[in-house]
Amino acid sequence: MKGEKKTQDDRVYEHIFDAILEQRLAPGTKLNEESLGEIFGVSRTIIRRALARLGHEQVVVIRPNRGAVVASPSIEEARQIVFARRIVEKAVTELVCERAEAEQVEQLKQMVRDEQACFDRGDQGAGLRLSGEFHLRLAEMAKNPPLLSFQRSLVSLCSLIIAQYEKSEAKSHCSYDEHFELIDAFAQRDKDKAVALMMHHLDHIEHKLDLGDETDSHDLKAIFSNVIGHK
Amino acid sequence: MKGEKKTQDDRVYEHIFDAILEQRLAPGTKLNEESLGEIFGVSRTIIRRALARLGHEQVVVIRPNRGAVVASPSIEEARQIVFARRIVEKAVTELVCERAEAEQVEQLKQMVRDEQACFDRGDQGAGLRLSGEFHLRLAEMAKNPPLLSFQRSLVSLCSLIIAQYEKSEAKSHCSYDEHFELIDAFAQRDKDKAVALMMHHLDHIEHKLDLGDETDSHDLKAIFSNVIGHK
DNA sequence: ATTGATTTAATTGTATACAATTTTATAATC
DNA sequence: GATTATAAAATTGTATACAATTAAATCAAT
Repeated sequence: MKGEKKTQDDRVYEHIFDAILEQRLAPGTKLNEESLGEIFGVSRTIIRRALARLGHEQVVVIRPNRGAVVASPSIEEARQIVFARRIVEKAVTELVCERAEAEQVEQLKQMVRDEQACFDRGDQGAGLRLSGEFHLRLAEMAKNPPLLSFQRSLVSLCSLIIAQYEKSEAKSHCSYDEHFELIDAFAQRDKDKAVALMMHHLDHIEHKLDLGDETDSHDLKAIFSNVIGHK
Repeated sequence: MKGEKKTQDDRVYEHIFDAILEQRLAPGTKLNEESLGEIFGVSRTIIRRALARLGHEQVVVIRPNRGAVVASPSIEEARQIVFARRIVEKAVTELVCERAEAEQVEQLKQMVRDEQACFDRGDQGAGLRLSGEFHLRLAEMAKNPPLLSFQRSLVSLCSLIIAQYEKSEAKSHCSYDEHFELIDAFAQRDKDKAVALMMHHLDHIEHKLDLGDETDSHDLKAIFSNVIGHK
């Protein structure tokens, strides 16, 4: 849309960001600077900038002297991220109700139709990405750049959380029907209804997750708490 | 507190961040990479990383091929920033009410006493910084890293907004008394009272600003709207 | 076979060199 | 004198070289 020329590190950033939204990049994956440089045909300088940006969005964890890895939020962190997202989505939903124009509503509908088409044809990756982009588009429509920037971080982090904690039996379920309901509420400018729908939407996402117990997958004591004595 | 060793770009970042909180760096100031490199005794590589981080927090605007400048939010942007901050501060306030321990409350009181001492001795810069750090400390106490990261961005942006739009007659007024009241509400774990106080606190900050009209200082037509004919 | 120490390789951190671009200064034209 | 064109200087963008650090591989000892 905008006539801004993308810099090279933007390009790299977007590719990695998309790969995370599409769950092609699993949590914990090591992001080697030289390998990425070869893949994208640029020097480490550019890769480093892109990784630093992802690092600031907390989607990538930068460990000094030990390189970057795709974040793998703990259960505690996952709860904090979802909590933050509730706050942002509530504000965004209210703003969208106030501001949404007919043309934009139609554009949203088209996005969700595309999302539906992806899932129908079995392209889950693209479907997941469009689902995330739907929420980012809402934040754009809220016309609040700081909120949008924060939402970018939260949406990609949620994608990682889903990749890590989605219950196997919930994997087929998709969310585009709830997106359509939301759009109707926007069109009616029904703020209360839209916020309620959005909260339910996040509830559904959260309930598909296995955030039940506190077991940290690196806490050996907790993992082997079933081993009672020394026999 | 934590035993993490700071990297060089962290050091540069913090110095610039503090200078903005203390209003020693005015909105619009050009941030020349080589000059900063000489000042901090590091190469442009390090400076660039620090500027990129500030850029992601939107405190600094990075214009491709044209370098970095300290952000100078328009009135419209200022409104969006304050709006976002209300949302975050509300959530933070509620979390602090739930979580605040006696020891932390005492620590907060000490911070505000320090803030008061700065203003009393006429060190407005340090006072402003401590005022901002008070709000950052609250976000830390909320134990939600994504919210804290967002708050960092919003607090520094608000500092720039105040630097740009504070009414000259309001400059003497300080906010530490309201900080003390907030702390009392935290100690009583009175969520409703604390949120109300925080919103009033932000109201006061906002009312000290000259965000009255929409005049964009770069919109020449608006600026010279008083010139009627061609005479 | 496991553990521990030592060496080697791989990876990240930083400075610097050079290319691309923008800004400033100078000259030319009307 | 103001405006445009050209040249010089300054600044940013990117790649690369080398240093510092971490990860791995090898070997020795138990």
